Amino acid sequence: MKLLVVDDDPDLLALVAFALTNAGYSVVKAADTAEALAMFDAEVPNLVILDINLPSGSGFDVCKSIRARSAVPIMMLTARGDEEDLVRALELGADDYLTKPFSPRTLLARVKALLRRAGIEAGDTVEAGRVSLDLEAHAISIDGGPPVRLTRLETRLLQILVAQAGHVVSAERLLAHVWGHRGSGDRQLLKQLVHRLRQKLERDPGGADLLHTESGVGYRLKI
Amino acid sequence: MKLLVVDDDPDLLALVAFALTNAGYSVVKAADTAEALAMFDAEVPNLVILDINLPSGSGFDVCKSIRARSAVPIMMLTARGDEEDLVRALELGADDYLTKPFSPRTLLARVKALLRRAGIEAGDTVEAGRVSLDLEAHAISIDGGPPVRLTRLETRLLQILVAQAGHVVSAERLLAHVWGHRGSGDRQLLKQLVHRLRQKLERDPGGADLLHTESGVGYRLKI
DNA sequence: GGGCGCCGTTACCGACTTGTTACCGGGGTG
DNA sequence: CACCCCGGTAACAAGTCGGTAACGGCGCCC
Repeated sequence: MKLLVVDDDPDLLALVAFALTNAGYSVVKAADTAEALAMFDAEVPNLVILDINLPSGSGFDVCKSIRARSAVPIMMLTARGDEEDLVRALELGADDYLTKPFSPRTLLARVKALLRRAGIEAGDTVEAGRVSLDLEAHAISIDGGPPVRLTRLETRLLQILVAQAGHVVSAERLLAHVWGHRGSGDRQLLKQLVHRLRQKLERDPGGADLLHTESGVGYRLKI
Repeated sequence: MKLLVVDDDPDLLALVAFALTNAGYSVVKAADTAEALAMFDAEVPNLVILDINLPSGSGFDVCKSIRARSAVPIMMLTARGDEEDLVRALELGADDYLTKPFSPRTLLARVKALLRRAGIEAGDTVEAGRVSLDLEAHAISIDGGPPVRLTRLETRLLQILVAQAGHVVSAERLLAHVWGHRGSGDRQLLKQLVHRLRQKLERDPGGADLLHTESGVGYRLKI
């Protein structure tokens, strides 16, 4: 689990990095806008912690740039009183925020919650209802049956569906999670992927036993 | 998603309630300490918005009382400059705060963020009287009967009608909420939508059991 | 180099959704 | 009474959405 922390204050950066490292996360640091984007591309972190007040161009630009190319969870750090900035950040696609000063305990709790919500589990297998998904082996087993081999994309799709099992996941979110947000015309990609997945998983052809379509919304993994 | 708003200023209370209702939340109001606690127990809201300056005993007591019996997210409203009050509120277990004056946009963004952070996914189900509306699955169930699938627009229409169940909602508001724009020439859209909805929901043809027309005003969902 | 799996792309079909136009009927008003 | 506004109903057309099939490029491994 790799986290990118962006802050221009070296002390705070070190503190945050220390707390996260101690909790077992792998941490990448950046001190300004340019470095943040470079690091993001180079390291592809699972979550970004971003100070809203960066010297060289504000944190907004970083947030927007990252959001433009990925659906990775973003947590903003703000000073008390920056409420307007905060709203802008949330509307730009940030997922959560933390008001300085904060305790390491709070930080960790939020990071964990955010990762869980995004369906990014630390473990190598996720389970929900009838299915057990092995993220490492790229395999899924249904009702304790024999494991079925999955492709990379199929695994990514199921990862979020299993994490949100029983709840509808919007097509946009699936697209963002599996492909990383390209043009939104790629509904077809999702259609194909779901279709191929169904052929693998559903023995009853046609009957969408597991992968349920919520028309006009998205897909849902039946519990 | 049910929110409890507590404020002694009737204007501000109405404003906040209106903004939230329009965003699709179901809103319960209270004007003083006693009412707030009674409402909290009776309605069990998913989030509480609480003015720090209440006449009969301060908002602190309400905050503490609520915190003593529930982990529901609490957002405090404060006047600018009440820094100590703010700190006290946060120490008492409030989860976020908002400094007056604030824009509806800010309010909404913060409420959304707070709900998300609390892991309460926006759009579970809304209930009122005989109906239970599943915003996630785009379905409605009447008198505990089998769920009826809804289209996107139908869901949006019912969302606000259910949130305002028992009260008339003006045609303008419905138009604004469902389509969100344009001049008032689009009455026909609303007529059609209501008609299609009635055909789906009312087994008794003609008898407007659920969707009641308030002539010259708008529509009302019967409780 | 040839098979094979993965996956992006195009095409087509049927079903549903939604906007639009037209018509009907009632109630109030000049 | 004629008229008109309002709400309900019907029918149509365009657009969208989801499912399925088929093709072909690409990388990989024998």
